[in-house]
Amino acid sequence: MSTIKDVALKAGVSISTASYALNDVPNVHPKTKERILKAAQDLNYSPHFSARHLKTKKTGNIGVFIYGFSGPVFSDILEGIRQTLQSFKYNIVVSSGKASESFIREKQVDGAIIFDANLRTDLIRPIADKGMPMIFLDREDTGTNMYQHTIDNEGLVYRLMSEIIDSKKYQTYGFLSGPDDSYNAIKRYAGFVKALNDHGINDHQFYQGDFTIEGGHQVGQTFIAQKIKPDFVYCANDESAIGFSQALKAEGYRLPEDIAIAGFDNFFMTNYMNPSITTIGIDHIKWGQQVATAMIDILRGFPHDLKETPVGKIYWRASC
Amino acid sequence: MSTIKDVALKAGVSISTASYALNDVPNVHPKTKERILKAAQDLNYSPHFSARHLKTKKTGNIGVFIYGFSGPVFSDILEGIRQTLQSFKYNIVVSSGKASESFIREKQVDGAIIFDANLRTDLIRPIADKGMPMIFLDREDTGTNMYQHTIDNEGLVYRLMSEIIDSKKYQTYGFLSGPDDSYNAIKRYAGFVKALNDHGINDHQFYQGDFTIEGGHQVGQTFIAQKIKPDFVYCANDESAIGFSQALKAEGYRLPEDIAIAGFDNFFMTNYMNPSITTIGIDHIKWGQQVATAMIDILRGFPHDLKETPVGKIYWRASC
DNA sequence: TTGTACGCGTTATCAA
DNA sequence: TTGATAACGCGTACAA
Repeated sequence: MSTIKDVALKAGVSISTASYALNDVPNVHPKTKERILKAAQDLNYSPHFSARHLKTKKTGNIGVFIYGFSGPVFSDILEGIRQTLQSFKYNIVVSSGKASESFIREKQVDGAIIFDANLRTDLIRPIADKGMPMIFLDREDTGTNMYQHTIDNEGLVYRLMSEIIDSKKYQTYGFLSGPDDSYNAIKRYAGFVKALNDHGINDHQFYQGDFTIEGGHQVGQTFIAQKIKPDFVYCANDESAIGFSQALKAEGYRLPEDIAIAGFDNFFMTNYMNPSITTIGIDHIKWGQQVATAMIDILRGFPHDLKETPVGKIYWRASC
Repeated sequence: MSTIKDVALKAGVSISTASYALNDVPNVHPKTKERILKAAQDLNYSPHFSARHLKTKKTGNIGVFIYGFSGPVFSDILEGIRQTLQSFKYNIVVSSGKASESFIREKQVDGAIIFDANLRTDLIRPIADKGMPMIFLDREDTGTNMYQHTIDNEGLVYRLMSEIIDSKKYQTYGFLSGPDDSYNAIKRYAGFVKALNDHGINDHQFYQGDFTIEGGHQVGQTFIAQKIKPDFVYCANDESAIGFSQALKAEGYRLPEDIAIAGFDNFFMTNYMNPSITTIGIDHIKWGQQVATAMIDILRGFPHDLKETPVGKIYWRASC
């Protein structure tokens, strides 16, 4: 591959002059600059990332580290992040699993956006201390260069449950959770419990799911065998709700007459299901854009309080 | 951040000895090595990616470049790639949009897996020529260090359509396509047309979709107004099929009695729809694993013919 | 077994 | 306006 040396040679100038021209430093004679750019073009020159990084300490990359590539939520958040980063000439790097820690430790990214409970705060804190800004979407840990940008899980579920309870349509309540180390699952459960308590309901059922359709389906199947069957079950995400409802329907239960449900995410399929499923929607693309904007502000040294988070909305549908 | 220099200093050895120890070069006294590793540990040392890359010409990263983060297909392929790369100590880098070309041009990755028609072959060919292996999942371009690993779109659709036609249940046929520059859409259409021709059917309707639910929905709505309505429409992917069928059902059409359909991808929702949708399934996780394995073999200089591609399967359901 | 010295490709400092 | 040179952090040939 051609280097700046080749470009300089071909243009008949020194390496430093070539560098000036290529980086738009103003003190280069237009004629010279033109010659250099032409040479670069001819040689199909691109600066070597690592060499530049070694010198400038800047990568132009922002990493997004997630716990898995599946799910409608991540796709939209990623798309929002991508759009904003691209408009500011930053590159988006998405990774998952063990690779994520490498990227952070080896400083292949200027900043990290983290939505992966497996990426433990204590392991990456030293890197944040040394100057890499990190925005967490899934926890509230604080520290130098550590920021949070979370949605109001608790408040939104509280609002939905309060309206449900006020409607007095149901007697007993259940909660179908996600993985027990999931920030979203924990917060949504907190909102659920608080709503029940505030309305004088002291009892509820708890079901362990895993945020997947299959997991919801399994819970639905064991649900049938249990003696206490709530007539309203709040599912901590839509995929669980879909699996859960399918299992019940397969056993002849009618929704919402026998059992009513609601979910979280406004996954588009909730609108197409029968019955359509009541859910809480966040504009994930916008969330991604906000997070990316915050990261860019931080990297440029602008103040950013990260207070502006996406507003959620309840979508009342046929399932309750 | 601490460098190898700090480690050497702390351990009381020279930089090179520290480097030997950290890279498991055998000629270091065990006692010395121990001291060095301890120092590295204490200082929370990690080698600087770019410095190492500059020297070794290896990044340990493999890039996957896709045209968007949405869709069930990509998530599974990515997960498969991730699993395999991780087990071979490679890092997965996923990117999209303009950033993708940067990663390739600046050589931030050792190899590229490409599923993005926007990433034009002629722009990246020079980098392949210079030694970066590229595996295309969405085209058949050839050249130095360029490989293909595609699924049998054409053959699978041909098989499905042949069985449909042989069943003699339908009189007229339509094809709901994806974006017209999509490799998958083109190949699937070719299989569709060939099956019709081989069975003496010379006429069919063509509808332009975009592989999204919304796109399928729109086609469904305009479909209603047209005078020629095929009684079987093959949809080039499941998301189109879902949108299309929802639009028809909303207008009172019965599936499959009035209009029968089938799709491609075995997107899990096809099984939950009413009616459930006949489709063609590829094991996308396995596909990802095979692609990643091929890439690793290529990078290690092992022969790999990339002939082993995932086998597809037809899932006959209620929609036709 | 350990240390010295060099170069990877780039940018930045300084002098011309 | 341009050029020589040092430095970024690392790995390694070679010398000791």
